[in-house]
Amino acid sequence: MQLATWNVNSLKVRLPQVLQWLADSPVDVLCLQELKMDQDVFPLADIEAAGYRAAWFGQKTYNGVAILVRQPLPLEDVVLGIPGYDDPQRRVIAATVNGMRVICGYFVNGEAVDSPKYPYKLEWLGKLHAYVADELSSHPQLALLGDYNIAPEDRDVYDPESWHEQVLCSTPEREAFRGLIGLGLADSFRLFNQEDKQYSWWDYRAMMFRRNKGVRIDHILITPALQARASACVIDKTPRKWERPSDHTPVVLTLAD
Amino acid sequence: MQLATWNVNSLKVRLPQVLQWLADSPVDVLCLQELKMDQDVFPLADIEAAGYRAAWFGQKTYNGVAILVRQPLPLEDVVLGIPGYDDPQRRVIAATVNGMRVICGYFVNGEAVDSPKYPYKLEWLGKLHAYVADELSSHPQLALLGDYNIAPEDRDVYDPESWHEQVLCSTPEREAFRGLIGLGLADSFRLFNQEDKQYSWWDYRAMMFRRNKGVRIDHILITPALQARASACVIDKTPRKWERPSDHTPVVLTLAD
DNA sequence: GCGGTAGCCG
DNA sequence: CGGCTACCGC
Repeated sequence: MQLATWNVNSLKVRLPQVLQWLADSPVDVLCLQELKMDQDVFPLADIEAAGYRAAWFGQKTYNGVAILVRQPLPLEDVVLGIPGYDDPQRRVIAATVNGMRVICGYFVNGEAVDSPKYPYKLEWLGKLHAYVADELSSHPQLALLGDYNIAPEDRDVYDPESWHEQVLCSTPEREAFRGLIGLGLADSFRLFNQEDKQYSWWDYRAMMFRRNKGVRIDHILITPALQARASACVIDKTPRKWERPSDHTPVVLTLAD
Repeated sequence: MQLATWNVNSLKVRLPQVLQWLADSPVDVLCLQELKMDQDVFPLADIEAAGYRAAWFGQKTYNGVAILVRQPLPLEDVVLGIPGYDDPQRRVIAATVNGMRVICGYFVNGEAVDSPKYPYKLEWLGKLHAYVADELSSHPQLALLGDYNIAPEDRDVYDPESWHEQVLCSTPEREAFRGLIGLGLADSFRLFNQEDKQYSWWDYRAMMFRRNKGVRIDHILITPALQARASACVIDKTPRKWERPSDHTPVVLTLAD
């Protein structure tokens, strides 16, 4: 079984690429971020025609997340947003697939450590932590997938010096990431790969992809029960090479069964 | 020898189509309108690589005109704009090709008869008339090609009732067109074709091209000396059928020699 | 509809 | 750089 996460930066623009990628890589669960589309224009018919069910939490212009599951897998207990957190930004969706709780998140970017958006990011990370902790109490099999907008370690960025204490790399953000690890979750990519220069996002500008100057900010965190089943986690750079790509590329986790 | 006019609605977007069309239809002179690009970004290298010389009068966003001539024909005595008329809109360019004066014009649209742009259109038509009259005194071989934004007669529009006295068809505009004819010029298309439903522009909206609901507003007017050499004038609808077309299609005049 | 513009954003 | 929001023009 395979689970994946992909920030598509507009599902309207990227739908053909999502369908192509699913045809090439028929993962069982695909979490999408930055749909940038309203709830009522989600392209459900195309996704169903490709053999997937979907649950989504849409928002025009910004944010928006979705979970796609391959037929005939069930998609149950869908929850939109973080319960009890009245956030106008639609960044979280959760669902259960064959007893596994899947949480898809588009974490706050924060812009810069001195931006008003940065304290919102830290607040949001606190709310997410509490939500995940709560979900763990009832779901030993849980995966938290998404665009975390956090590079966990210096080896996850192309130039640690220039990124030092910048947004995505600041100590409070990394502590929030470690806090999720502290709940018993593991960064599944690092279970199988200790190399540096492994990125999931490259700025569109200045040929950053061609020069492989990126950051690893898209992650799949999994509970011990899933760690026991995990056999691989890879970053698939192929879609980033296509014409008119998203600035992110998919991360794919393989589980036994 | 062949002369053509084509409103390309952005040369940046349409350059591949212009080059394709010139490869398929290697006319000797091609007048372009609505370049919508600044003087210094004109794609001269691509046009020269296709075997053409060019003179152009560029403007960003709006207007902009060019004359392309096939090598090794000379492109001489280039004049930008209407001399003595200080118009910030770049709508006219003239050049001499083998003794033939070629004037390329992107006539004012006017928007609507009750628009402030309409009196500007009539003023502009007066300035152009005087300019052409002046050029005629020294150039017995003269062609005035371009997007006239005037449908000369009711048979040149798809629904004369709905177009009655609307912009493109109003009496003052048609009188201005007749005024040019009064200088001795002939509408070369009508020298060879008396049919109706012959259009050169179709609105992008409402499938107007598929339904052939257009207007004939792109013209090639020629002096008696050129009328004597003219053997055909046709509207080439092919480029309007291509992907991402201009809303106009080329008009092509064939002259003896 | 489909060109263009500008500013906002990551 | 390439999404988005808007607007303008034909």
